[in-house]
Amino acid sequence: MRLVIARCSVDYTGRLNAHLPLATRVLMHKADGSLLIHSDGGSYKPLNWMSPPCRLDVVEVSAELAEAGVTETWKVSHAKTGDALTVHIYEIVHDSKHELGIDPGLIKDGVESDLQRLLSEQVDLISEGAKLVRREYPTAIGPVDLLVREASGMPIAVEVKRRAEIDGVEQLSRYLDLLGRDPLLSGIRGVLAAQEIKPQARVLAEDRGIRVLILDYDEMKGIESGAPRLF
Amino acid sequence: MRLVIARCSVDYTGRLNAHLPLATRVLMHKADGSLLIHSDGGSYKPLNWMSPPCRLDVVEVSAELAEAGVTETWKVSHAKTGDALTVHIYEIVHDSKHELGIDPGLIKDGVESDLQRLLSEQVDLISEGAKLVRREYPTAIGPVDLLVREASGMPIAVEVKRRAEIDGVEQLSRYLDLLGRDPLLSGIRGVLAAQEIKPQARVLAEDRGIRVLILDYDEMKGIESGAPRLF
DNA sequence: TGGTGCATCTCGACA
DNA sequence: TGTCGAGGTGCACCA
Repeated sequence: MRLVIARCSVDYTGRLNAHLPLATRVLMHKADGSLLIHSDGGSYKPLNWMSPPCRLDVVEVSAELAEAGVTETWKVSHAKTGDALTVHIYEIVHDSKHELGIDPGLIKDGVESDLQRLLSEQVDLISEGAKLVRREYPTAIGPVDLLVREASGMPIAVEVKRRAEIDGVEQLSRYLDLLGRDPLLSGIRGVLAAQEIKPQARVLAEDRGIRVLILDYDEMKGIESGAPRLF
Repeated sequence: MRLVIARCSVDYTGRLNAHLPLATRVLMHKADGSLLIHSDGGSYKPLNWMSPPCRLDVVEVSAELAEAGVTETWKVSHAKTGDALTVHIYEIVHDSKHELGIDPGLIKDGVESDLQRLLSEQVDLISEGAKLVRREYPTAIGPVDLLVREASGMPIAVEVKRRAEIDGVEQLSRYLDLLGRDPLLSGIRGVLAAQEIKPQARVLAEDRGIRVLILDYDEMKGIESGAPRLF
């Protein structure tokens, strides 16, 4: 990992052509050859970048550019696609190298698929005595997260979200509309299950007769592990 | 812009929960308060991050964590959504601050819309004596980039791409299929216009009777400016 | 290895 | 301001 702060201009050519005028930026050159060019704002997307596999070469500065003040020119190229990034450096403000090693990587937890799996194993949370028909129940507009039947036999479509917002309600409404036309599922009702629900989404759901179920992920995980959580 | 290289562990809670085990990483703290956590590989997406608007607070290290070797704890929180990033720092390897100023930003050039506009002004490139019917000609599955009529009156649908690939051919095929049913456009033919075309796309296009037109963006821009390019 | 769909998507255009 | 669609999307999952 090499970190450089430099006054530079950048040109990209590939799927499109793009240019960054002269300014001071961060150049992050990673061990895999990739290069990220960041400014002091914006979100995580760099102003410009080259993804691996690629290679960085320091090329000779043309007389004309040297005249204009360029001290170094980097060329980062992607062998396969032919995409190329050219960085003209006018001044290096900072330059450091660091050994980072291989990262153990991100552990994601509590994503929708986890919640869905846990809830499919604990359908009693939806309705006492309910039975799972299936996960990812297919419809013409995509699969419904869970289809279950209450003890009474009434079908329920369940939409699972980490955080339920308006679009989750809309999504479930479309499923219910479609599934309700199936004679085997007539009278189907909806449950929106989520760890959190935005107030607007709750209002809309209730207005449409959709029940809201708040899930306690930690508790559900505790049940999964076969014992109540002790801490 | 503050750049820190540190051995750290990170926890994110928000739309989901995520954890990064102890390892050496780059912490990029931008002037707008945002924080990016990068490893020495992968593409431009950080392992973890917090987007602005947010604030970074250095909070007290609990006795337990201090015991475990934590020297500093950062809490980056998004006021509105409640998302939070907690960084436990065990060792700082590098720490530097830099004034970058406001970036002039990226200038994109040669994107599809530019090509489309230029070609709509130079329809002779498609067929000598052709006339533009309209740009973004609407159909049920979306607008066709250009609809023109040859000198003979025969209609032509044009799909413009910076770099034409298989899906561009498929897209144009669907338009042709649909437009051909309109009696006013019967016999319509297709032209795929692009700066570059992948060999597979060329083969598929020609197999379907779609003509391929290679565009010289610089030349087209030269014509636009009213004079041939001198350099 | 290519195809598909999701994302803590990001980002710009437009109503 | 919210919504919609594209992206040099990245990324995981799956055939």
